[in-house]
Amino acid sequence: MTTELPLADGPPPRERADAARNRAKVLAAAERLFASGDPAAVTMDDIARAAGIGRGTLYRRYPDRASIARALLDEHERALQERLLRGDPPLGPGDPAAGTGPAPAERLAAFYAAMVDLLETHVHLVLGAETGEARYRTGAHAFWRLHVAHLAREAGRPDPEVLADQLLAPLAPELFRHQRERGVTPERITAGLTALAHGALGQG
Amino acid sequence: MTTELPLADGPPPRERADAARNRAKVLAAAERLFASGDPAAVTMDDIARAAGIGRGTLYRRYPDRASIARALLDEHERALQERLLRGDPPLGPGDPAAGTGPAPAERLAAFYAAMVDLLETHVHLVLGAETGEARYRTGAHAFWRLHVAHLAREAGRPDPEVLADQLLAPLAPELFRHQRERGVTPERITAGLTALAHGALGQG
DNA sequence: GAATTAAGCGGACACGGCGTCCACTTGTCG
DNA sequence: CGACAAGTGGACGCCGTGTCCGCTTAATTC
Repeated sequence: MTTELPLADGPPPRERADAARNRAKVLAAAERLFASGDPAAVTMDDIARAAGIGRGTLYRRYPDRASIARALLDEHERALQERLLRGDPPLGPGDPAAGTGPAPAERLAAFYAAMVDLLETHVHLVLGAETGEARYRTGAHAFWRLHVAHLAREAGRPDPEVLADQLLAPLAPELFRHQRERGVTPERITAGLTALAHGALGQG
Repeated sequence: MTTELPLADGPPPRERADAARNRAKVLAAAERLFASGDPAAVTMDDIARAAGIGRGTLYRRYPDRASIARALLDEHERALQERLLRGDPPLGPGDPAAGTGPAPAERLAAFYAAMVDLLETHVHLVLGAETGEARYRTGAHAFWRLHVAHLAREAGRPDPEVLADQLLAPLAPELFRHQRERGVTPERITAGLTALAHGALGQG
């Protein structure tokens, strides 16, 4: 076997103009398709046709539908992660030195509210990305779990990791979509989750 | 249009012997296939071949994989439903006249424990049946939701229906399977759910 | 601005699962 | 034993997936 890693990898090879153009077309078309109708029913053919490119070209960059949805979703999720780490209380941790941060239950409730906002705007993308068990293997989910487990530990709960998984479950995109379709408003969902947050992590 | 419902439907037409034999073969083969490996990966072809019958025969009785899994799962779910309605406390309601039934939080915890038992034995069937959003449209789920909403109402919680959906979410079969694969024991899962039950419906 | 090169492109192809259809077989009943 | 309906099973068409390979075109060099 010949080792192929001398002299580092050099500068990242620039993306060609036509490739960039096609990438943009794909993302725009996919966003549109996911938003209208059942995201799980969108096929790679659909996206290629809507973007006006060939199947081969589409597969060159994106191996499957989920990777396209993730590309569209990533920036939104990153923004929320940033606010969790460094944003204002009660979403963020508050002043670390003063020791006067918000209670864990408050922070969990704020996180719930932010996630409901995100779902309300982008459920179709979350459903277009990993669904079912695969969802638990994404980087984003690992982050949410870490965050909630941290809050549970702060609240003195035993086995924070297991509790974190269970507290994240009500945010499943399939449940959210089902509730919204049954006419439940985001406000009622958030209210229920707020109660849950205080019940689970409050000093009850 | 000719109305076709005079004189009731008469006696239910007996099932032919060969049909009954094939049904049994199908159920046995499906049970085996679901148990070994990924239930979602089992195809109708697989089942027909394992049962030693033709595709057409299989489709005659079962329109899809989910209906087969449900046929296998139904009796177990019915048994639990029966215990919820008329079993001993804390799973059942206790003596209705005496007014000394178990607290809602206790009953929810008992329900959680029973569901974990059921999942531990039959996750593969639940995953073989409806998964994702379709799960929320099953009769079984409607029953669980009714039960939990009833408990939430007894506990004086606002918007019991919404809270019920959220309290059922941690029982999602995909989550259960994922936790078990990560090495989490049923005991830890039940413990976390018990804490959740008391937090959400206890007199916090 | 022509020549060179490799990245990008896209249609054709094979594969596999789904669901249906229909000619044949077999159990059941008179 | 004969008639008939219920049951059977394999072949067929459809659709989505993912790959492969000859052609096109953007970028680079002189």
